[in-house]
Amino acid sequence: MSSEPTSDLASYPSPNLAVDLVLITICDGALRVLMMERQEEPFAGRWVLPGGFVHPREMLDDTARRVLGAKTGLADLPVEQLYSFSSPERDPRGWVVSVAYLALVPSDRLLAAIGEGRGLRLVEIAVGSGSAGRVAPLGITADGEPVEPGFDHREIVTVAVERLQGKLDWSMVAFGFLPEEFTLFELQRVHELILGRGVNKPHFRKKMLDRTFPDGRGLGPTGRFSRGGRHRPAELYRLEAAVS
Amino acid sequence: MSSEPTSDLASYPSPNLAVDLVLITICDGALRVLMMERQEEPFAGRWVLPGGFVHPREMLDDTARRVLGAKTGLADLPVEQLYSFSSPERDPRGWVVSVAYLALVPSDRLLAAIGEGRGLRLVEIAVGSGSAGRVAPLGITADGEPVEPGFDHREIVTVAVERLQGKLDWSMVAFGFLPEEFTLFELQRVHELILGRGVNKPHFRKKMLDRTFPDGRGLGPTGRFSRGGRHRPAELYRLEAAVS
DNA sequence: GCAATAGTGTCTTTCAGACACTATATC
DNA sequence: GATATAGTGTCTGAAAGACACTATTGC
Repeated sequence: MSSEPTSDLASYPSPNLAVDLVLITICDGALRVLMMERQEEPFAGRWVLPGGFVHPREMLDDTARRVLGAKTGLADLPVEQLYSFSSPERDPRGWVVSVAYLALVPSDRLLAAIGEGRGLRLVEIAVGSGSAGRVAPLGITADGEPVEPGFDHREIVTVAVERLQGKLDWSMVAFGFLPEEFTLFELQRVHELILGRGVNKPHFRKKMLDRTFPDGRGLGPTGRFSRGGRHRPAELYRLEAAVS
Repeated sequence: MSSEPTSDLASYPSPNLAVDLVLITICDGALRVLMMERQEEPFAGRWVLPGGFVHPREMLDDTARRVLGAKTGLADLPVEQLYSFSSPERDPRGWVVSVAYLALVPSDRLLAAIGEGRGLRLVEIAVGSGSAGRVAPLGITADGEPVEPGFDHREIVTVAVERLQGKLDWSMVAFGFLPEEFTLFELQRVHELILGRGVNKPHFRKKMLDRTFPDGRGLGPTGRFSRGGRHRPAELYRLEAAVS
C-alpha cells in the first residue's frame, strides 16, 4: 500500500487470509507438534496444522490466540509470528495466504487441555543432526511411520524448528516447554532435542546457573528433588529474581 | 485455513494485502533507508516506504521484487520477508495487511538507479548503542531533522534493523552494502553502523580473514589498493572461493 | 616532520568442550 | 553390590577483546 494513487481499496483483488498454528511441545522424549487429521477435501485424511481464517480487522496475533484457544483452551500462551506463506498452489481451493504462528507449551498442560481430542495428535519431529548448517532436516512421524502433512505444512513446521534453533541460546524459549520447576537435565534435554545433538553437560550447567536471562531472572535451586527414577534424585530449579 | 468445515472461500471476508519495502543502504557514513514523500491522503507530505498491492495469485516474494524493480530498477536484488503487520488502525482507508520485505544495496548502485528520483529520498537511520538489549532505538532523520514516517513505517524500519543486527554475525548481510571490492575497514564500518557501536579492529580483521562464509567463499586480497585519502592506502579485498 | 589511517603482535579473559571423577538413589 | 543418573573439578584450545606498536601515505 501507500504508493499507488488511489483511495479505492475495493478495486484491488484480495486473498483469503488465514493463520496456521505450530504448537510445539516435548513429551515422551521427543519434540512434537500438534496436528489434526483433516476430514474434508482437499487433503482429507492427511495431518495438518490447526488454523483458521482471520476475522475482519482482527490483528493476526489475536487470530493466532483465538485459534489456539478454540483448539486447546490454552488461550493465555504467548504466540510468535513466524512467516507468511503465499504459494499460489498451496491451497487448491483458491488464493489463500497464510501467516504461520509458533507457540510452545509444557506437555502436561497440553495433554490436559486436548484431553480426548477430536482427531488431535502430537506428531513427532526428529531434528536431524544437521552437522554445521542452519537447516533442519525433519522426520515427521506418527506411530513411528513417516507422514507427509497436507498443504505446505511440512515447510511451515521446518521454519518453526529453525526459528527455535536460532532463538535457543539467547532467548527463553526452552522454558516454554517446562513446568514451573524442573531439573537441569530436563532443561538440557530440551536444548538437545531442539538442536538435534548432544551438548556438554558440565559446561551447560555452569552456563545456565551463571546466566541472567533477558527478563532479568536466573535459575535458582528450590531445595526440592525429583524422585522416582532408579538413580540419585536431581534437584529442582526454577526461574527467580537474580541475586546479582 | 485448513480447519473450518467449508470449501466456500468466498464466504470469508478478506483484507487488502500489500507489500512494503525496506530498502537499506550505507552512504555518507550512515545507514539509510529509501523513503518517498507521500502525495495523497492519508499521510500526505509524510515520508513512507515504497510499497504496492499484491496481485492475484502472486507470491509475496515476487510482489516485493516487482515493487523494487518499479521504484528503483534494481529487480535482481535478493529480498527477504521480514514480518506481517496487521493493526486495524494502520491504514485509515480500511483493512490492509502489509507484509514487509527487506533488501540491501550498495550505495553506488542505488544512487545510480534512483537518479533524480520522484520524491525518493535516502533517510538516515541512527542506531542507538542499545547497551545490552536486542532492541534498537532509532533516530530517523532527513537533513538532520527528526521525521516521523507515515502509517506504521517507523515500526517496520525498526524490525528491519533488528533483523539486520540478528543476522550480522552468521550471515553475509554486510556484503549486501558493499561493492565487489572493498577494504576491511569499510566492512568494519558496515558492522559498526548496523550494531550502533564500535568493534575491535585486530580481532575483527583476523576473524573475517580466517572465516568461511555460508556460501563457501572467504575474503581474499586483490593486490589492488584504495588510494585517495591522506593516509596509507588500504588493500582491497573480495569474496572468492575459499582455499581451505 | 605531522596527521591520519592501515595493519600487526601479544597478552588476558572468557567460552566451550573433553574427560574423569565422586555422590546417591533404586533394585 | 550393580546400575543409572546427579553433579563437580580440571585441563585444553578457541574466541573475543584491550593495548601497544609499526607502516605508509598526503600534506
